Amino acid sequence: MNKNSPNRRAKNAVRGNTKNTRKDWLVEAQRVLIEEGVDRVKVDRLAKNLNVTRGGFYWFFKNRQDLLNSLLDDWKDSKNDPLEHALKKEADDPLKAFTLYSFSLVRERSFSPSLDSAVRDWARMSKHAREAVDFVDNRRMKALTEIFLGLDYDKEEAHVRARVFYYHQIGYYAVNVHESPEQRLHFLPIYFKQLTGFDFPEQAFREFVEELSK
Amino acid sequence: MNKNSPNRRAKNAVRGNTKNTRKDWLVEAQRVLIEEGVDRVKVDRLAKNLNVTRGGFYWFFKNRQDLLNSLLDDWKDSKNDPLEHALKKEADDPLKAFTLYSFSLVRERSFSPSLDSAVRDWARMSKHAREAVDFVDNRRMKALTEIFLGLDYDKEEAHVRARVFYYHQIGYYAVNVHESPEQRLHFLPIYFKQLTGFDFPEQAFREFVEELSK
DNA sequence: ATATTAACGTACAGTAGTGTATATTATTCT
DNA sequence: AGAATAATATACACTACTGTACGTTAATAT
Repeated sequence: MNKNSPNRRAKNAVRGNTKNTRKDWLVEAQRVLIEEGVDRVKVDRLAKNLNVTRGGFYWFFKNRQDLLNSLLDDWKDSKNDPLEHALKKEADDPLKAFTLYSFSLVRERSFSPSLDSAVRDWARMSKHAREAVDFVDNRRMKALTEIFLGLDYDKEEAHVRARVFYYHQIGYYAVNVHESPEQRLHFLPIYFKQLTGFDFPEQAFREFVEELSK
Repeated sequence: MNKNSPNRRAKNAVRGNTKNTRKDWLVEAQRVLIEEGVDRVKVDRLAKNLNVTRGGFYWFFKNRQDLLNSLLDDWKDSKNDPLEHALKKEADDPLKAFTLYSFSLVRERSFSPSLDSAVRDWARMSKHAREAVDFVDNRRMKALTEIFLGLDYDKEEAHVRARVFYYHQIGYYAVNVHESPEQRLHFLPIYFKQLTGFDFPEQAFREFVEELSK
């Protein structure tokens, strides 16, 4: 069932000569941002991909910059940062929070490392993007440092471990790694031990797998 | 003394109506690549920056793509990878090689993390760049794994430690970190211990500092 | 039925960039 | 001095993209 089918129109009760929503433009723009970079996010190309002319674009957005700003806000406001989620859910057990976070990273659902990387690239050229990325990085780094403090590391070692952990994660997605989920799962306990200094809690991990793989 | 001064012309014995060399174009292109990204490396803009018209460009390069290919080859063939250098110089003592490498990274001379990052960004959109980056990454990863094997880690732990080390390094430069050289030096022993599992060899490090800071 | 509305299409004027062809210039070589 | 050379300047035709103005369409609401 195509998104242009009458069915969808009736259901959503959109009126007018509607072929795309504002969200359709944003989704397509995000796809191009991820796959080709911000400099290839062009109004006329998006229009072509969406099988319309540019006419509608300027109904939804003031101009191209307005679209880019919206893309950035969507990324920044995203509520599905797996780190924040893990910290909230396992607030009283830092090791469990870590385990859940590791699982989210390996699982790679409900968050998009490729979008993260694309925005990071964008930030090299745009002040606006730079500020958004720095904001998110600082938030995450603070959260990670808190976890390590919760694991009773002293201030300086918590500082270093948080950085090693986070930069390692960023670097992993910056490098073009080819690993199967099996490989990642196999090495996970060794990474965990290396990065946290604690043995990998197999039991807790298996519980998360069962709980979240449904 | 400006590069257009008669002095330089006489010395280098260039003939013809010469204002720029091929290298001038490449240097300027690399600057823009680093500061603004590959998509801003435009022939007419480079010409403007070099105070000439585009006329000369097509004397040195077949077209824009030819320039980009040259930029990539220069980066890939660069002989000053500090990791390779450290491995060669301290081939029989892996811990010393590591120490020298750490020093090079903190020192940040004779290699350009910002160029590395720029090429990495570029690789997200260009197959050609992607291959160059993958080639270099694999070479470095192999070298790092060798070091950890030399430190008597078993195969799997060497594999993981090499990756944590390298991804951490890449991530560090991908994130917009603001650290003074003093801060970096202060935390270096803690990072070293975390990443290698060995105590930081202050003595060997101080020797490198003295030897290479002249 | 028809008015409203949300979005789309079309036409236009403009900017930025590419690449080609050819003339022009400043320097060195003989 | 004059020829050869190396690079530059100039002019042109072309493509990609932006943003504005305004007319058109197809659905919903009354």
